[in-house]
Amino acid sequence: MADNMYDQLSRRERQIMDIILEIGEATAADIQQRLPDPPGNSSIRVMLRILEEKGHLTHREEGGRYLYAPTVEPEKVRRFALRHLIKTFFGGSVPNAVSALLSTEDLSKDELDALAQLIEAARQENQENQENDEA
Amino acid sequence: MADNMYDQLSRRERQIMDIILEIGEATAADIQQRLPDPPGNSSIRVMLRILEEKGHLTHREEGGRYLYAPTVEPEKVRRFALRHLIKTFFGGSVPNAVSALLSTEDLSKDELDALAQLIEAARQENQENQENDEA
DNA sequence: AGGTGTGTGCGAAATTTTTCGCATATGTCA
DNA sequence: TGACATATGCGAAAAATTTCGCACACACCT
Repeated sequence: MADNMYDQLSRRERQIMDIILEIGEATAADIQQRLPDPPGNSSIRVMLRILEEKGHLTHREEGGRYLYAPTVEPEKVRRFALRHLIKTFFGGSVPNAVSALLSTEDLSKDELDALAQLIEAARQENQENQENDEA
Repeated sequence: MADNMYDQLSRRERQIMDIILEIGEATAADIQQRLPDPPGNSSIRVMLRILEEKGHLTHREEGGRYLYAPTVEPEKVRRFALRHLIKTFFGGSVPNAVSALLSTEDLSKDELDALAQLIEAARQENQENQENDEA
């Protein structure tokens, strides 16, 4: 099990964090709109306050309403999420995961090109490290 | 929000499903061992029974103990999980996700080679589809 | 300024989740 | 077979999550 903060979140909290992570910043109303089986607006605000108390969100005020944003660096959350996913669903194998990715999502030519480049770059770097290790 | 079944699970349920998904089949004891802040064994069995009632798990008996396994095709769960992750954390961009993957995980040369091949294969296929579309 | 719509916070209630103890069954081994 | 360790299911309690209604503040528009 990862020590991912997501592990500590309740169902609703997680759903809400997902939404905020996805759109970056959100009001209670935004969230209500996107939540499955949305509860009353009041309930959502409570959740938001709780998440803020727990340290996962901050808010700023704008025109009298609260805009909530994640406090954790998205970077970090992403890494955790990726690692957890790969571990849990793909036996820890990155190639397996990528393989599933490729067969599930319909990628455009441009996207495929981008991927090819990424891999190429990683190979370069890999090689350099190799050499350093030997030295 | 995805209509991923994971959305419906409570915190503990999710943790337990994660473990079972990861190791394929598990007894209450197995799970207890891997759960963070593990509760009593009895509690876990209740959870397992609940998850079974909800249709997410099945069990078979072996030597008097229950081995639980997921009912959903791992295939399907994986796809959902991947899609959800990419949507939530990477703005829906596969290349972004792969990029994070490459910079996070330390991949071996073999793995990189495997990835390169995967991409190449996908490009081939992409091209063929392209031609079909034009025809 | 007055009225309206949309916020917010608080406190309490309803529901769900999570946990456990206990009685009982089953497999193991001397 | 008898003792023991380990399972299971049930029922109920404890803890948490989740929801809501209400009173009040603020921006906006006429």
